[in-house]
Amino acid sequence: MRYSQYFIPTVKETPSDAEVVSHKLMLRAGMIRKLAAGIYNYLPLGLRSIRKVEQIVREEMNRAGAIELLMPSVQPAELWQESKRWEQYGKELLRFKDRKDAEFCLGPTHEEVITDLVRREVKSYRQMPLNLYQVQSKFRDEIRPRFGLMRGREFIMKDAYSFDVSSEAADISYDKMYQAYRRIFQRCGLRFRAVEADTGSIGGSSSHEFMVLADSGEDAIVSCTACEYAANVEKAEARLFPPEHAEPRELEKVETPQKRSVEEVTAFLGIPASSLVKTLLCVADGEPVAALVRGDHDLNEIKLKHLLGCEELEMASEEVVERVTGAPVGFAGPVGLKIKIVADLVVQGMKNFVTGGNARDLHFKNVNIGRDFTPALIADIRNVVHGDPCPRCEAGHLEMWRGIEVGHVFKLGTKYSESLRATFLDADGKEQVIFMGCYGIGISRTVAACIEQNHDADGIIFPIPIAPFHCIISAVSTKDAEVMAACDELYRALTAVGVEVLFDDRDERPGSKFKDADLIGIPLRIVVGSKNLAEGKVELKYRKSGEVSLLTLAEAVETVKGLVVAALNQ
RNA sequence: CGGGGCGUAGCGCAGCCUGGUAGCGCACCUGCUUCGGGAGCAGGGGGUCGGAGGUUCAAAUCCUCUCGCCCCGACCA
Repeated sequence: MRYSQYFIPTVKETPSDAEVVSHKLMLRAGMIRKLAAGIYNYLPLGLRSIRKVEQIVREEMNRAGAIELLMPSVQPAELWQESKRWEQYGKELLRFKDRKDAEFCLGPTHEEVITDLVRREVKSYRQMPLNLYQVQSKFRDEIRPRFGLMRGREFIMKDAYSFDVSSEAADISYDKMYQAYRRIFQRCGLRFRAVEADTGSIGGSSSHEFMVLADSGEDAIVSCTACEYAANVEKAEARLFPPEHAEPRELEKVETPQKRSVEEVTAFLGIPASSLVKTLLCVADGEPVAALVRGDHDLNEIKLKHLLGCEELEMASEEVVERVTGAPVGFAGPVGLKIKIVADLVVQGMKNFVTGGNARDLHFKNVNIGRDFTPALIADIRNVVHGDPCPRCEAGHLEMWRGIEVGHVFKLGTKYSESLRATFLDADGKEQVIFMGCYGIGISRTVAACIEQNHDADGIIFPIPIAPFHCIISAVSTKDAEVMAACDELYRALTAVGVEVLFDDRDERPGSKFKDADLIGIPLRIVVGSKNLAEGKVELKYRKSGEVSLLTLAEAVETVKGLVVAALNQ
């Protein structure tokens, strides 16, 4: 492709409404343009990267036995009413009516449609296992779209759905997808982790998220230094700490004027945060609950929600706190509380700790479980922290990472097949409910995540497998006929061996070309200038390392070909 | 939805407080020079100042309403 004939509108200045690196760089590199909040045009360069990811996804899905189809983005309300999600999904589901006043929505996901299709067509155990997938635009009317393609309202997603005759068979389908996903992100050239995850509103029994590692990631994840354990912090299990051995001392009241936060109280009393127990008041389905965690730990609301089995869990308002504790916010404690108390596992092992005193400017010292209060439940309700012992092995501890969720696999069980009555006849002629799994990959988000992970001050640094072009040829002077002839030759030779080449034949100054090449992140660059060409040489520069080598034309072609082939076959 | 901010040329911004000829940089067009890390000089085109209403002799500027966008929060396969 000749740059002068192509469409890559790069910009020098960063548009003011971009916050994160991938958004800024995709705008600057001319990959995307915003059409409306959270809705983007994919320009040629951006589309090429998206197509690369799609292609890898298709190949691996097909290899794993999944079959591609395409479902509509507009879906009738009836299906969503049948699965009860018309009510549950909330405003994120964009709804509208057609001319006959019939209700529709833009599909944020396709469980309903696929289940409807399958329940009509799959009647026998002989038709399974079946795994159907599509690559489609999804629409979710996010409360606050942000970060460009990272969290748009419209985005491209690959979603797959597996149908099996039993839970065991569904596990096999799940495992195939899990392995396919590992290969997909490996082939994309991304550093990632597959982590155990909470299933959220999709439901189902278990799930893994695929996280691209990047400091700017919205999710916190942990992995073990010794074994394979890795999990989203939302889900990561904490192991029991060895209990403290200390004689309980006498309960003591202590004045703590104006000292509300953990920092203030511990500084005032001269104790570490780990000697204090925070009492967090929540409201679970309308009922107030006190959650106790060590002063330097954070409550994990998802764990608490699962433990209590409630639908809604929120932090209590000031009024509720005052009503329940009789004190302003900042002085809540378990001693004398009349509501349900849930203590974290770590708190169970603590002795002689500090808590709020349920009165203004008052705390207790030497509080002990059992003597001073009795929790209704003791369970793991905190977020794990860096350095925690691994819950699965003896040797390791947990490391923290930031990650961007690009893929998610779920075992759905029979949640949708039951509500939509997707059944089949087994070998004995008995009616059974189909076991399902669903598997998503945010295609457009993967490109953005890739950029979050791979960039520098000059721009994007694409890994070869998802770069819009593998190689860029920069002609230093377009007026020099020999230079242009050498470029043409390189272009032909590289294209002939399957390398995707962008030939920068623009009549621009070299500096501008180099800046653009760096910005759009083409991994390999061949610079053809008259000085080196007089020696029969061209320059090959690696975008990632900045390394430069002088090569003959033939050597350059061989080297680039070798690098590209190696990267695509990894 | 709560809090904050911004809408002025394609992009980035100044002008607004204190009303009186709409500006700067980049980009774009023409010419000359230049040509290995976003060139220089000269000339040029382009703006209903987000929209509506009001105050005023006069509104980008003051007031009211409205729309859009961004940030923080709650929310989130």
